[in-house]
Amino acid sequence: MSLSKSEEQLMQLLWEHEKAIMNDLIAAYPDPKPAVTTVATLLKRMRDKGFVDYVQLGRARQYYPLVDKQTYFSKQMKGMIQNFFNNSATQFASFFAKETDLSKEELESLKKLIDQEIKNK
Amino acid sequence: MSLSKSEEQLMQLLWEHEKAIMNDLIAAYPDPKPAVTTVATLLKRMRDKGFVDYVQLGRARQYYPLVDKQTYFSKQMKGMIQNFFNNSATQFASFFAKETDLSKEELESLKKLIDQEIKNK
DNA sequence: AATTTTACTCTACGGTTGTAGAATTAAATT
DNA sequence: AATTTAATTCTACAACCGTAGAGTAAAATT
Repeated sequence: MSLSKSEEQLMQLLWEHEKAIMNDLIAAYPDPKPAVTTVATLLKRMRDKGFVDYVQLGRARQYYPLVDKQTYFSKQMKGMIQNFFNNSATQFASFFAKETDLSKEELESLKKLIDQEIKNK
Repeated sequence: MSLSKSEEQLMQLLWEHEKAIMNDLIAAYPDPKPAVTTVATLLKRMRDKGFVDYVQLGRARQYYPLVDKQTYFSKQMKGMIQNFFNNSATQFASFFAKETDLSKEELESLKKLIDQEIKNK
């Protein structure tokens, strides 16, 4: 089971904060902030789905993510690559390099990075 | 407005076929194939959302995509990059190079590709 | 101690999605 | 001409989603 759009947004806040109680989360939302109950509902649903948990801290709960951003994002990517590029990461990377409007400098640094990766293999 | 998961899947078939009547689409679905009415519903909804249209061809309709794969995919990517990488394509690319398990060969060809892009700037 | 604030649960409601049967119509086949 | 097949619309229903009010309880403030 996966996260809905607004659950994903909330997950982002949790990833940024590592641990957060309701108040932190509300504070972290950009305006217009959602109602507290809305966030509470989302957290409950996310807990049901196994994406977050909490520890009771006095009156409040300190929520924390159960999956990390890397892992979650990787799965998302794999899904997209599978759907759009016939499961070929190369095909995807090619598309990415062409379509995303990276500057020359960005491309250069990306190249360096890839070199690094090649060395690590 | 955007496409749901199963609408996206159907969109893929349309992109592959360029133009397709109901029968082509059903044939293109992997098993277990959905009911014809299910596909009809999806197509109707997708038409409402402005993603496909059709021309009447005798008894049948020939459906075709109104947005191309590149464009659609680009938007998806931009969304993800924005959400997950603070809107930095470089940050994303970096992550991608590290996390996606490309082989040495794939990385090499990706590097060539980037070189090509640099030359085009 | 009384009041206010904070966090949470329960409930809810309208919208979207996945899925498909029933009914209809038109074309193709027998 | 009668029957079968294909495509579509209409209707439907359960699950999921976005959103939040009402109610409750406990902690913080006055």
